[in-house]
Amino acid sequence: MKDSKKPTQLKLISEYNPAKIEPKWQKVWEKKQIYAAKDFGKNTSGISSVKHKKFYSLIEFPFPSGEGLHVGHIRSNVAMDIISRKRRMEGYNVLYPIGWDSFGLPTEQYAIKTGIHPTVVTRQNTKTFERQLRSIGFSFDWKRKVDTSDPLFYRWTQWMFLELFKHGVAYQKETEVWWCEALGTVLANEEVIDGKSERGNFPCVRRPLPQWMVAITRYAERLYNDLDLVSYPDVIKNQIRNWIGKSEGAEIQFEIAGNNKKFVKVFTTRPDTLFGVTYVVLAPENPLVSDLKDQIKNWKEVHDYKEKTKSKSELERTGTDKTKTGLVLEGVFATHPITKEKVPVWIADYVLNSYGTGAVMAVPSHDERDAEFAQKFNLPFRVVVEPITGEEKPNEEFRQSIVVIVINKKTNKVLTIDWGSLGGTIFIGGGIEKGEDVVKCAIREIKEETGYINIKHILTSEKIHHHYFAHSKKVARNIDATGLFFELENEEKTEIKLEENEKEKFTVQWKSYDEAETIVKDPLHSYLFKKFIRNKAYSGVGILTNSGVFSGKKSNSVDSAITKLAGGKMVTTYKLRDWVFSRQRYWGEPFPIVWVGKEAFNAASSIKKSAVAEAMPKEQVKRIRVITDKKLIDFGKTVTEYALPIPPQHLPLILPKVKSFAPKGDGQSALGTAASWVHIYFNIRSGETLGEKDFIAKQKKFEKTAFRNKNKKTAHVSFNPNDWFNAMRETDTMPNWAGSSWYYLRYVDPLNNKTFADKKNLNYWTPVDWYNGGMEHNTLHILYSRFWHKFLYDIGAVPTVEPYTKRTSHGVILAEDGTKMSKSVGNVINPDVMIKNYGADTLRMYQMFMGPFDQTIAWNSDSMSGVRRFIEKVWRMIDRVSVSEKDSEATEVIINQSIKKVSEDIESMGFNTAVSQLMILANHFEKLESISIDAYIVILKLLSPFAPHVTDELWEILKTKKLVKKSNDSIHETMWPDFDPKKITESTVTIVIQINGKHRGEIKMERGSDNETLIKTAFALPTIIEKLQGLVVKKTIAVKDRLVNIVV
RNA sequence: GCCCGGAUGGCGGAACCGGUAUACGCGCACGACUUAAAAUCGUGUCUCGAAAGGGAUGUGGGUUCGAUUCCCACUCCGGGCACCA
Repeated sequence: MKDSKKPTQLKLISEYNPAKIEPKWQKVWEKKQIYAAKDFGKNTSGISSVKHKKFYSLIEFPFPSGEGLHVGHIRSNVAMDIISRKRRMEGYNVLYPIGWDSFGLPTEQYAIKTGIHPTVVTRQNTKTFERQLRSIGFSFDWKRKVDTSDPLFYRWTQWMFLELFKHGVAYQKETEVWWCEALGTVLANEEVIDGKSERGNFPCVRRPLPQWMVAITRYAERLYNDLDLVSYPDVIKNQIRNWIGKSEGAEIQFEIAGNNKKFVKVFTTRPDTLFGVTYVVLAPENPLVSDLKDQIKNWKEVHDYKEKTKSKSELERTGTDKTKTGLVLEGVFATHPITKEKVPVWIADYVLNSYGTGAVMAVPSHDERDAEFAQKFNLPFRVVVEPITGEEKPNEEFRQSIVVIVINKKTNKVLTIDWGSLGGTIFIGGGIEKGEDVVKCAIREIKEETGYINIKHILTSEKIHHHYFAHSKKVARNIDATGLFFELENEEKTEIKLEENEKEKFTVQWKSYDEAETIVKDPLHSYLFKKFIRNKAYSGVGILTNSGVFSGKKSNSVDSAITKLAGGKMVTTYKLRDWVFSRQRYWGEPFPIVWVGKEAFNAASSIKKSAVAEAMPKEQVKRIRVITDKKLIDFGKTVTEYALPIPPQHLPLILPKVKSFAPKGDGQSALGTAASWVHIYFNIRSGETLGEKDFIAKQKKFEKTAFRNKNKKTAHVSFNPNDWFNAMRETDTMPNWAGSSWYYLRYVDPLNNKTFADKKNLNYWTPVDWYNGGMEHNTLHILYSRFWHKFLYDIGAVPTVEPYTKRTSHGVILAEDGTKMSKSVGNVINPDVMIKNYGADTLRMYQMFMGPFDQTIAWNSDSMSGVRRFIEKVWRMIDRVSVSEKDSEATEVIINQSIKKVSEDIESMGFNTAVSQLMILANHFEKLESISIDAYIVILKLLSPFAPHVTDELWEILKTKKLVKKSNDSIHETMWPDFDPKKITESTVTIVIQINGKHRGEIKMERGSDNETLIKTAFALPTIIEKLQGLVVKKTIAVKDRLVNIVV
């Protein structure tokens, strides 16, 4: 480097130069294959039958974008690399693989723009990615690299789809799907946010299209319940549960009056409120609405509303306006299944057709939404649940009482009484006297407590069962309270006559509604305020009333009984919808499916045993398609087509070459433009496909041969014209989620060409022990993948119920300005630059040190220098390593503490504190004149997962200096250090002396000294004696090995 | 609206099960080395105060000998879901 005139020092090592040592070690590791995972399941020849303990650590495989890696992408990789390296040092056989999730829109859009084939783009991008990832020194087993767009990989994705198809899990459905004009494709619900595409933020509309669907909802229950089997953080489990949206309730039918064949089937989570139903509401799309067309007197309006809903659904998510709209179906009534009362039937777009049964029973008194709707349309309320407020206490005294809310309409204020310490601010309340009715009682109480006499009674509430403690009387009470709502007519008052002891205990105040709402804390009073003033429905539990035989029962105890009486059944419903599995894109896995006419389908179905028959589902899969090819005479007509499988022996079905990768524009992908690929001949027995030319050639050849062989007995025909039919290939491709749903299975046996992975390998390696990835993938990707895995489990293809034993997530790294890194803003931190300036080891460590792993955090290049300094400190330290040095107690303690802390922190992903502990250890060593070889080895080993290059270099130096014996091993092949639990604490401890909890002195004591000794020593301390002068010691608390607190 | 999570120096953050708040790093200041600078090393660095001592972990209350930690209410920030019956 620089010329130095300094006298030559006796330097044992040169300057730290990561640019030199990092590539060197990367090459050594690759050559020696020290990170190669060993398939003991399959290849037992190597190390006999030793059942090696395995560890499968997984990161989400990257999408190789054209922009290359940015530092945020590798946070997860570094973390799992550290864990993987530690596991290896603990003796595990570790599988830490990498691959490319290479199908997807950005590559395709780049291809559309440039005309370069996505395969070529992908090859270029993966090359960059691989170079970048290698330069960071990850301990990936590169030999197991997978690539979802490689036919050798997607062959198995197609195979799995065939299984989904065969088992009836994949089906066709004409669905209103999100159509994105700008992208020319259908998007999954999850890919559309507020009516805009997740990728690109383009507007999307609803449009009906026949689609491949995957019945993930069949697995909803298991996806929900099996979360108990895995170790994901509660945050993630919560999110997943939330997404699946399980709710238990009842399905109850309301017969259409005068039409005993038609029913409104509703789903409710509150069957206990059945007697409170005053109307029912259907989703506008509910088929029953059209069914009842003849009966509906205002059909035109109803039809208009239906249409409006359809167009509204395009905007509904963007609109913040959620005021309820709806329309009564005139002439239609539904019969209450128990009371036989006839209730009106409405349609409203707040009822979703896709959830539950697409219809609700409305209980305005006990449901917020129903209340809002009923208020707007003036529909009746019927109270069937009497609320319970407060908490039940033992030995309650029963009373009947009232609560009165009086408002002044002129001032918009409400009358309150402040009882001060006796019970805070409440409304007017009191006990009912013998023979008194509630209204009279209320009038009396108002007069007694406030003097007002001209008041008008407006409303009376249901009974409320309230539990409270009467502080004035020192008794627990259980009261049946009735709420009364009054308006003040004028301010005229009489004199308040109070008993002596009641005077000046309270003050009467008029408060604004908002003020009253916050200061009235009593649950009974607050409930009545919400009811009378805010018109809130009571949706809690309580005592049933007006509910026939169920009256008087606790509302949450009768769900099944009431459902049974109504002839309904208890059901579980989920928010989760089936997975839209079609994409109208080029750059995805082609479906191994052809579409044929009825004749071909029937012919195929009639064959019992054949390749095609074996891959066929029990239920036929068909679609109705509009002919969109203008060249065809039947343009615009609809045809019914049937799906036939291309059996597994013909896989992979390779993506054909096309001229342009842009979607065809009519809803078909670019594949639709490859006419000779799309329109083919299909053998309904073998599943062979032939293009027109080939087919004709084959036909001719057959005719010739048949003619020649006409007179021979051996006329064996390999070509049966009856088996060949015109067919059209599926032009949709699979979504990006398909490959990523199962890629982790391929890593265990990536080169297998007989099956997606050998059973033995699966048995040995799966499930994944630890999977770390982005928060954004915790719902969708994890859900899809778990579903896919469970399906494979059901067909006996994988040995475990769940794919991932443990899942964790890292926080996003933001740019230095605290915003998201983006190429367009130009705030992207490129790892290549960081490696050049600081070295990969520093980059890795800084990523771990910068803050809590699971937290979003902004990049700060300045802070990186601290990490670099630390590495250099450890580097230079080797000069002071000595074989003769013996560790002091303090050094021993800090070493053992560090082993413990670093080991535990890696496990809990507390990487920032692990690094900080390494720094503490290095700072300690820095103060020593010489460092024992054992101590130095410990810091190198602890550091090695974080900074693998520099530690291997230093390890090699130790070897050349003959300070360590084994000469062939990399430090990464050595054993992880253990700590001695006896040596993690020093023999003396500092005891803090406090007076009234304030730090007033310290004493050094033998560890484990008993409390008595501690106190004695503390009181003997001169400063303490001085401070305690003239004070009386009330109490002394001693905590072993920690403190003495003297209370005065 | 509902469900999670969070708030600590100038900055990123640490603190076990309630027991010395501010570890570690950045930055800053001063010093050593140097003709000088960089690098490196050392010292200091919550705040008021000369000191004794007081005050600080978003705000207000509570429990406790003792609270960043537990409880209640509130404010703000982040994430997820969102007319889910």
